[in-house]
Amino acid sequence: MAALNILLVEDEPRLAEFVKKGLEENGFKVEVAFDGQIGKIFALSKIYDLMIFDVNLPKISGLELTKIVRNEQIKTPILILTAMGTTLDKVQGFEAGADDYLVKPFDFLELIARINALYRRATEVKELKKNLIVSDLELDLNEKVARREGKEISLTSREFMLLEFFMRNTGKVISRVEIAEKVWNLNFDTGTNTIDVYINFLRKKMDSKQDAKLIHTVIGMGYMMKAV
Amino acid sequence: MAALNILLVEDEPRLAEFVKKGLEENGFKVEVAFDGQIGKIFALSKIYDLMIFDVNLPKISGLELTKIVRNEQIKTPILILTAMGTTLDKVQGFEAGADDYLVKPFDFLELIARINALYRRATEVKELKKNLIVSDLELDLNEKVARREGKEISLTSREFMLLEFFMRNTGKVISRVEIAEKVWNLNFDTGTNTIDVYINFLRKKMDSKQDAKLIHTVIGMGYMMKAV
DNA sequence: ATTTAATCTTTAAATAAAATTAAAACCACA
DNA sequence: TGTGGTTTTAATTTTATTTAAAGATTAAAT
Repeated sequence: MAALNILLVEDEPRLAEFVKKGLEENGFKVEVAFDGQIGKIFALSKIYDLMIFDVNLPKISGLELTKIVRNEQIKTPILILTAMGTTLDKVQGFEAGADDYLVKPFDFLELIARINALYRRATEVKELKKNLIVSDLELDLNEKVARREGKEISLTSREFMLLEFFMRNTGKVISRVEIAEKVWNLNFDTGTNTIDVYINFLRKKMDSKQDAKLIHTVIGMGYMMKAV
Repeated sequence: MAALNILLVEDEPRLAEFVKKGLEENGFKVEVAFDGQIGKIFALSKIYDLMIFDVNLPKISGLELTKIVRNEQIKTPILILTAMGTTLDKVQGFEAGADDYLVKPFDFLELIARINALYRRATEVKELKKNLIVSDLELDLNEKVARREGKEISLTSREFMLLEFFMRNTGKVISRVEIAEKVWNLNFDTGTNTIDVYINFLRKKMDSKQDAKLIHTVIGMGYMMKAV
């Protein structure tokens, strides 16, 4: 495939040079415009495969530029670079017609990943994940269901995450604090018993009818998944 | 392999001669037309493997010519030559139906590279287009229609892309984020429920009248295509 | 063995989130 | 300027999550 042509509109010379070099090393062809005015001329006069606009640009801002380009019915993917801390840009960028945005300072590999993502289309096939197995319990990461003795058990998303956490840590005692952090993304104690309730939900679904329990209570410490 | 037949429509005699010679040295057979009118006659009367049109041509422009050719259902790859600095106000080469473009002045080796890439792509595409089948649902990638129990279902392009993505990932739960990325090419949340609405469109067309549903909701996680 | 306090489990109701749907608004194209 | 395609809005329905409170169990002390 021919190299992708990229237009980069960025006024900060060091950043522009850094991005240009990096992209060229990855097989892209890059043209740089140093302000919005020149960026506009380039964007409207040549066909690119991708355009990258900084938000803060002399003369014409990246958002305005995006609008101008879209107004001309040019549908080339546009990636917006925003400075750290401006949360509103994301929505504005989308409304202006951007396809993706990146917050400065950004990791160069992430830029590459996003560029590739913009070109990845629906025809791609996802890879199959390998299922987790503990004794006669299987967690199907593709279909998002559990099976015990081959019998299907449907789980809510929270139950699924909790069970996945247990199965990935079989044989280890897991504290409520760890569960709160990893499954609920909470770094403080809510003072409620949500976790206990969910342990109970899981037990009802995958342990209560079985002789060999897999989730074990370790009083004062937490819980542990283990095949007897 | 027989030499590829190329139609070159270019009014500038020196450039035309230069390209013709160069291509012939690389094993291609080249016919030249010096204006859009003659180019049109050639393009519609003979089968080529590739066509190269300059944008600025007497009588009929390269973009118009592209549209004419595509209108006749001729799918031969078309490469557009544009001069540096010309503003392509509203019409974009790709929208007219071109497959690639090159900005003048161009490197001859790049022309060769693009020709090879285009031809490879064109032939690959023909081989790749095997229909997708899930249970009694068939997606015809050539005719761009779906069939359920042999009965034809017409789809809009967005519906088609969405269904294709599902069928290529049968048996896997697909999140809304993945759908947004792969089908809409959006890497951030728009805050709307467009995807849900499109799922509904698809279901109405290919699932609602059937007993055996193929698109399943996995609450809190996404959707999955699966034959019960 | 019994008591006690701490810890864990269960239940049901309240709250919140997610999914569905119809209809309206929007947009590009002919 | 109408038409079909696309996107957004908003009301409804369904489902999930959280909470609080009561009930049960456990480990240690007597």
